[in-house]
Amino acid sequence: MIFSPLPDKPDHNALELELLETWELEGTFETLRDLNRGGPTFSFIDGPVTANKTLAVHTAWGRTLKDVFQRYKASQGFDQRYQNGFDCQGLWIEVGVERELGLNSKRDIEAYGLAEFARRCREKVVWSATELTRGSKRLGQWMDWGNDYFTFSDTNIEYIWGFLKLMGARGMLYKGHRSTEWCPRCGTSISQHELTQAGVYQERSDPSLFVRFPLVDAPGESLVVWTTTPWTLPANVAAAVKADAEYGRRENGEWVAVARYPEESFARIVPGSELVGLRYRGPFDDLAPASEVEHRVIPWDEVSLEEGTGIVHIAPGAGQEDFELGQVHDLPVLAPVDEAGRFYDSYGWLHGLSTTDAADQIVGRLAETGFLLEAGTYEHRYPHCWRCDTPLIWRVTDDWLIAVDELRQPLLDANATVEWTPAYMGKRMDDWLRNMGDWNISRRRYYGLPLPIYECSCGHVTIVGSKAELSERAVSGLEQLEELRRPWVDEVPIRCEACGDTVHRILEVGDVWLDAGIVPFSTLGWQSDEYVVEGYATGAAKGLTTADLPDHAYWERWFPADWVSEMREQIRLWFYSQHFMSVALTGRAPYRRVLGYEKMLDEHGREMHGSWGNMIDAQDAFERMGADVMRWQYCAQPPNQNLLFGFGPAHEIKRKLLTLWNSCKFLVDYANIEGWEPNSADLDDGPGGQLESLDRWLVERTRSLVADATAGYESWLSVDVVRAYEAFIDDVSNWYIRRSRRRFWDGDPVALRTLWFALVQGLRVVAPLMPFLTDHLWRVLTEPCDGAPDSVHLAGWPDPVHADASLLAEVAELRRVVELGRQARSTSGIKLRQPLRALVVEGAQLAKGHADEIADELRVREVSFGHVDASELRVKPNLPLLGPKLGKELGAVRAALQSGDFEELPDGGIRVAGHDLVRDEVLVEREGKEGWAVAASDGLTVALDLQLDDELVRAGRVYDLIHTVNTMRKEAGLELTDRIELTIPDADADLLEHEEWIARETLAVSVAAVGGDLALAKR
RNA sequence: GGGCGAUUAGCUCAGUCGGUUAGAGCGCCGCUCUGAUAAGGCGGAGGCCCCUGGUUCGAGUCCAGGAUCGCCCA
Repeated sequence: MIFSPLPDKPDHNALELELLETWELEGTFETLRDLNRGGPTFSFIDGPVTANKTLAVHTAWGRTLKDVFQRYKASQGFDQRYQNGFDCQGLWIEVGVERELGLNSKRDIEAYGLAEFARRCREKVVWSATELTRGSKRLGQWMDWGNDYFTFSDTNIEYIWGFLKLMGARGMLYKGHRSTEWCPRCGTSISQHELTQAGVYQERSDPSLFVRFPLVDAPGESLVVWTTTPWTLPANVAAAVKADAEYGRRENGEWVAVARYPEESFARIVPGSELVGLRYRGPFDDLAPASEVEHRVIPWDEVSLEEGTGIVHIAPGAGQEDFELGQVHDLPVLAPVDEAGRFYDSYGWLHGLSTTDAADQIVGRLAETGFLLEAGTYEHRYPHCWRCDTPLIWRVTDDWLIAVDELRQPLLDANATVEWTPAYMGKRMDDWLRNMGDWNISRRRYYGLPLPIYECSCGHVTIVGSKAELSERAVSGLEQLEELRRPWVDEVPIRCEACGDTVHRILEVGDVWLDAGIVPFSTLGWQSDEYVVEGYATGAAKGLTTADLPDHAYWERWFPADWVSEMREQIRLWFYSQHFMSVALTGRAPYRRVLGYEKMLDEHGREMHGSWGNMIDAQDAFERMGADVMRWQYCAQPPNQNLLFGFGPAHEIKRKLLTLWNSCKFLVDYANIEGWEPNSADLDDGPGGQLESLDRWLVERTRSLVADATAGYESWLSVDVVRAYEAFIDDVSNWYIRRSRRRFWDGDPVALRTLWFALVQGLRVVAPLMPFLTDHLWRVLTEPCDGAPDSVHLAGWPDPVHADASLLAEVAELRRVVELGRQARSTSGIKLRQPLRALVVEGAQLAKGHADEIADELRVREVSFGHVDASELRVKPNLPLLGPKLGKELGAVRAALQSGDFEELPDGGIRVAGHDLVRDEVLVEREGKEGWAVAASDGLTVALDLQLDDELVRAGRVYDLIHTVNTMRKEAGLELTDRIELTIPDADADLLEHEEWIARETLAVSVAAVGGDLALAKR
């Protein structure tokens, strides 16, 4: 045995697990990195994955793409960083832990104890990091595991502190008093970024109320407003109208916009501007806060005439636009609810009620007091907390923000330098950059980046830029500072640099996207004076990683990233935050190229949901489809469309991969029979020996695969590589092998050598996509070679050799002839085992050298190229030539050709509608010949002579006999190499004329017609 | 309301520089091969290439307008 035999089909899960051990044992990845060290750099930065879960099939998609392109670049000798990152702070983690601990409010967490809570959160991160690492390794992702960056390290936090200090120094960091989306359960504001995440906007049914506001100076008249948030009514201070819209008073005194009720008649109609300034009674003036407010009508251009009444209830303390409008008109702000979304004590009977609980009571009360006109329900899309799904409310609070206007143009300019795939994602980024408001960076939570802001009662704000600076300014508490984290960091007050008083840190923590955005600086050692081994493993990250803090020279070498890749959602999240921070710090984009990709759905196109039972568990997928098949599915997906992932598509892929497997098995089986040995030098030089034209074709076909695949990788489109490879394997199997079977049966070393070259070269090309199967097959196919690399992943990228296009074109035409020939045969009703006398081909110049192959494929004795002399002639114009030449006259020529109104010239040209067209300018097809089967397409015609004679009929019977015997061999369970003694019926004695042929095809040592039935005996 | 995509066979999708009879895979029906065999090959049914205009000798492809769906923003 030269090669280890392959089983009938691959067991993906088993061979993958085995290879993982082999790679570990042989140190394959380390060897690869050593090989590339010092080579040209390809800088990749991994976007941190939130460490609160196990590996999901969604995450595996992104990880696959990252791995694919890193492996591709590695095969070309690029030196790379393989640092994986974990996102370790923020609401995702905090809220998960809060639930697991059975806590359900901020008060609960404080009662539980912040220090203990922080430790539980860290435990969660450690657990998840372990799980994600395990899953990613199983997926085949090659990263520098154990050397990961964790965003909760003190080092990462310090880099953000430095950034914030700089923002402060540039006057871009400020405390804003504004209305923001607020999650009453989490007790914190939610930023504009967070609102863009999937699932935030959900369909929801809310009360729909029409409420009357009685006018003070016009007894019996009232304004009618519409709202879907009853809880905001106690905070009402104004009603807005559109100044240039018409408003009408109904007979009963109710004012509404005329455009909203076109079919009604009104007692009086006035422009909105006439209503402005009118005073009205609010619906809850009996409650203390509202009683002191003078409610007035104000103008507002944005009043909608699409819904409601055209008069808008304004509560600056409970709505964003309301607040801004309030600033313009100097309206009082009534803030009705506290952090937890419960009414303050000053709201009397409402006090302590949540906004949802209050709704019913408010409706009831309005009905009693006569303010309510109509109550119903309303379906709309409403924002929810991205982490806990609670409907958001608006509160007016103090938040810390980074101003964006000054950077807006530089951000756009920097984005223009980035190459986005797909390109429209870059436009999305531009769109976002143009519209983005100031960045709200503060969250009133616990487990997150501590904002280094110290706001003194004297009014001075200090922003601490590093741990060292904190130590320097600290008044006390340094001894208990375990990590730069709540609660410990809160116990380190500093001295105010302005007044000398002791000042505490504000209690807010930072937006989690600060953590991720700083990564291109914190992990690469920006402005770091020295290279500190394991210098990144600080604070909470201590003991979890061996990551270094490099020096500034290192940063210069690796920044900006050549390439990053994440899902589309990250445009407004990680891509944005790192872009912002990078432009702020360096004026440059942090990456040169981005590959984004869309969403994953189930195989029927539905969202995957645990509760719908269509979620696919990654471990289950590894076992049932295998990592390679998952990866193939990911890579076959154009990134601009949603991926429909599932076991159905996986089954299809397995079948395609089976063709590859079978082709390799075919080679192995026949090479072993023959004792043929491969030579790894063929990979560089191409197969040597006396190549037949089919062999030369396969060599060129392989070269064109390498070219196509390279182009696919270079444009970041793994789907192009997948398509190129699938077509290649189909060609190898269904053309080369099928056409060459006999040569393999005969043990032709040239055929073996050529097929080996094609298969092994092909493995190198898709090894980045499918690292397990390719390496398994590589090892089987190169095991007998001296000097071949142990692993396909150490074999590098094939040298590009320009493929001979003319040979490829010849074979393409040959295959068209064969296809038409098969069509002709199939319409003739004569089965393929019956040989025919002749085939005439017209219109296929390129295939001329391949007459033998055509004859063999179609089982005809003679193939000739020339005129098909048929009863019907169809001539079509060669449009690319005649269009420009004839212009408008083409129409007449076409019509004449169509109706048969033309004349064939002796030289093959056509005279039609006053034009003499030469041969190349027309496509000639013929059909309908007596005794022949004719097929035509695209100017190519084949004609099959259907006449049989004795000799042909006898040959057909031999084919039948051989077929029958081989079926019997199989049924008898004989091996490919077993010899037989064959007995044929007397009636077939005349076939003994072909005894040698029959014997050869059935591996018979003797053929006899001695009476009786067809029989065979094993020798 | 604004922006970005999409719309091609029952389903999932290709479709190059504008070119002749618009393709593939899956599914369905029939045939075939039988040394890859729970595979392979051939054929068939199945199409208002979303609609309406325009440019052009010629439009699934380019342009304009519209419809529907998706995503994002307001």
